[in-house]
Amino acid sequence: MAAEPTQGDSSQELPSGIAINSSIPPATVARLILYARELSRLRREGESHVSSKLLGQLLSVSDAVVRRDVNHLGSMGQRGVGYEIGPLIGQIRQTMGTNLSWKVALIGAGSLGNALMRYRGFDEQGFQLVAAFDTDPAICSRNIGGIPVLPLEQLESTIVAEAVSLAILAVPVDAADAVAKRLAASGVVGILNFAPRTLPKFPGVCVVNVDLASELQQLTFAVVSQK
Amino acid sequence: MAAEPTQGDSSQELPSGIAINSSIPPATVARLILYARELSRLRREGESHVSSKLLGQLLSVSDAVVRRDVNHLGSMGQRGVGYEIGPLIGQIRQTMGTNLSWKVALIGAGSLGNALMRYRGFDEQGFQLVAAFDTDPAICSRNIGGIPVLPLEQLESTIVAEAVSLAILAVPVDAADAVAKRLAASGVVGILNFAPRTLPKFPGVCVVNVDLASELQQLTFAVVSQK
DNA sequence: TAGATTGTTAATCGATTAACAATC
DNA sequence: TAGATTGTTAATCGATTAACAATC
Repeated sequence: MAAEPTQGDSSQELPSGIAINSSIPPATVARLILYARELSRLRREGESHVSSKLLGQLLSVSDAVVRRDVNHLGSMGQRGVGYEIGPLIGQIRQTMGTNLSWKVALIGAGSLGNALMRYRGFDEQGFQLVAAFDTDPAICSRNIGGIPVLPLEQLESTIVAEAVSLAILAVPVDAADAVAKRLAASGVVGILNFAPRTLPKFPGVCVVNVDLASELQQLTFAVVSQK
Repeated sequence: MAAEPTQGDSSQELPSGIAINSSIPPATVARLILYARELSRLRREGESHVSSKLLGQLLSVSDAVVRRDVNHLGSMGQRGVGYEIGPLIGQIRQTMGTNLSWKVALIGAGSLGNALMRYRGFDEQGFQLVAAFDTDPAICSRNIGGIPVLPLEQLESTIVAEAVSLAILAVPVDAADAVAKRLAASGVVGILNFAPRTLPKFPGVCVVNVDLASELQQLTFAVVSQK
């Protein structure tokens, strides 16, 4: 078993007495992540406070939704003033688990895998891409974007040795199930799945799907239905 | 103005008298797209019919949800028998607009853009990637995955000349707003946005966002909250 | 104090679930 | 006919909106 993400302070304890985690609605979770993104930008631009009204405008949601969402983190605002940006970001990160240091493996170093290895956004959010894996010997034992590409045979041993907890699955659709099974068996607790296919369920393993073709179809529906 | 997707029959007429489009819930739209994916697979495997129960199991939703979703397309099933796969796929595609032929431009031929150019999934769903654009002269006037990479200056003229209606935005975050504006002005009606940033709104232009770092954060939340 | 903005309530809206009559 | 499965209803659950008292 590998898995647990690590940090300076113990990962399961709650540093402050703030009401926590217990079932935040999925819609709220999705928005909180976007709030954090926008708040970081505001902070970079030198802002120290933000109101629910402004934050809502930046993301096209109502101010009431922002307040309600933020309240799931505990009471963070000051009436008449708004929210202090720094602590708010911190509280969102803690709730989302992004204050922890997650080690990530990438499976499949094809064109999509390649792009993901070079993608800076993961690093910026504190994710550590420690290794990539592929079946093609021609691309193994090379470094791409600073990340070593290893033969798929070394999947299990590397995950355990490096204490990898998350995996990005970017293999051809027909290989997805088998690889997911191996990941689950190795102790990975989360899979970001780019294969256009519903993976079987493994106990203790969360899956988030990203299907690029589906997204484009969502777009065409939005277009044809708007008129 | 470029834009309108084309097909044999006129795109706005409704070939059959089936109840149509008028406001299908977003949650249903997302699932219908996945149903179509799964149905195509079943058809490839030689199946001709499917029940709401089976389709639901394949996607981890209840049979009642499947029936309700499918009913938004009109009455497609036969009691005691189930749904005929072929017509059901056809009806979903028509409702989603994926029976039309959409021309797509890709803006940004960096690592992500590169991967998207090589990605086969778009083609398989009937999307036609006609050109990519980049500011870097070093990668322009080359073909990547069979798609010409052109200098960004030719964006507007190409969109109009080729009647491109959709765009995939894979440029650095700081360039996103400006490029989106040019896309909207050129008559593009939909943008699939990979830049981690909320784009300004342009009338008549739909946007679907894909933020890879956000997806990974969704995953960490799922992991930390499941225990 | 006066203006601004939160936290929270009650009302509305939308989506899911369970159940079952209709019917192939 | 008997078994299976749809289409649809009513009940429940969840999310959003509007409003406003609390309070900085």
